[in-house]
Amino acid sequence: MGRVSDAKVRLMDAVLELLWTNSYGSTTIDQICEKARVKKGSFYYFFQSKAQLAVEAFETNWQSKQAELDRMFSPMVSPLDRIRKYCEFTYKIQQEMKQKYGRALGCPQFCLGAEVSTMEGQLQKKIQQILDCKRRYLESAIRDAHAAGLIHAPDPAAKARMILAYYEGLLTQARIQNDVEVLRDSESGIFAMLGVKEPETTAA
Amino acid sequence: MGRVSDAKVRLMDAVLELLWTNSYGSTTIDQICEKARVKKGSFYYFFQSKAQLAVEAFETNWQSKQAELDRMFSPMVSPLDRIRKYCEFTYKIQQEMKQKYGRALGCPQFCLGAEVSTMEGQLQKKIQQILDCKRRYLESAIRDAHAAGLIHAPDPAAKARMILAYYEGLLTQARIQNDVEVLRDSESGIFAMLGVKEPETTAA
DNA sequence: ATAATAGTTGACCATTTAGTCGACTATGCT
DNA sequence: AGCATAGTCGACTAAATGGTCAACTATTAT
Repeated sequence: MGRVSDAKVRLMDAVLELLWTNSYGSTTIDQICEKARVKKGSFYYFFQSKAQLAVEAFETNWQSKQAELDRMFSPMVSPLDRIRKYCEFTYKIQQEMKQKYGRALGCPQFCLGAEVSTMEGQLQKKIQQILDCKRRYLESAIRDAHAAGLIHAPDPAAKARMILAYYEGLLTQARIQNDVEVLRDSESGIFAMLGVKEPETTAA
Repeated sequence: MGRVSDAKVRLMDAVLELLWTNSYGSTTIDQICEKARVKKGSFYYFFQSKAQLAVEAFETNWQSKQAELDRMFSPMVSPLDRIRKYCEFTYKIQQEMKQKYGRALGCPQFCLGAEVSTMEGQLQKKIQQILDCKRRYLESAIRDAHAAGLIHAPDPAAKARMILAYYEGLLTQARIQNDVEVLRDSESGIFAMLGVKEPETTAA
């Protein structure tokens, strides 16, 4: 019973957008409220702080993202195709964001993680957790690729860490240079790191 | 004539430390002044804003850093040894910072670059510039290694970009996970990316 | 219908923050 | 010595920011 509202999800949407297009430190509660068209009183009705809102927003966002990733990294898909699809997917998103905001934005978790990592709190934990999930998707694909004899990767966990470092680094470069095209070579870069034999001319 | 002072360098030292151990957004002018033991009036005597201080601080810091890098990347040193030395050097610094601050801090330029990149200003430009310099050190070493037949890298610029993405990604992972040991494999990772033949058991 | 409840609002307060200014002080130069 | 000048200081303002609250409103279950 009582009143119903979508103010909570509006706040979560707003904070995600602001954090991605700007930064944690430069995003104020007033800004979030304005973008969400919610008064500050309502903000504090739902959340205790900016940090807590960010945690819940990233958690909820990750839930839906995870569903997409589960599809993309399905064991029904050839291991290397999973990675290929993921690269294409990310590239497309970055292009869309560039289109929408005029800026390459990189990875929200990685950028935010770097920014808030020395603050020590729930937010940092949540971000570490999400990044670790991402690594596990990669790791599983690499393990399967190894098992299928497509690549030689006796330590899939290490390879996954290495590739994630490269990939997140590349995304961050794209953000810093405001240039999505940096990501053009991500697939071939990853495949080179995996030791995939042919560069595959993708069906001339 | 007139009074002399090292307040300006104290301010630059202070801001570098604060930006590295915290973030741009969470660092206030009051904080900088307190750490530098300088009153705000004096701050504005030397600098117009936090951003301008940061630009000058990074510029000055880069000058001295460049001298070190010139030695490390001297053409007198074997190309692959340059990279090896650089990895060791970075690892050592990260360890010292962890010792000193209790935190792995990663690369100040890369972290700050990711944070301020959407603000569009002098600071972002300066950081892009410094990161580009770093890439050129790598590129030159890779080109020399290729010429010496140590590796196969017909496009040293592309390889350098790729390796820098990986290396900065790794440093940022170290910061996010607060774990310097992430960098343990940086050398072997880079050498693998360069296609160096033997992993070299470094003198059993 | 109405009572209980979930959500909204705007006015308000305290603190932090950026930024200014004029008076002051120490130092090098002649 | 004493003047010009580089640098210091503290007190100040205005604005931004985080956070609170009591009164209000819409919905829903009975």
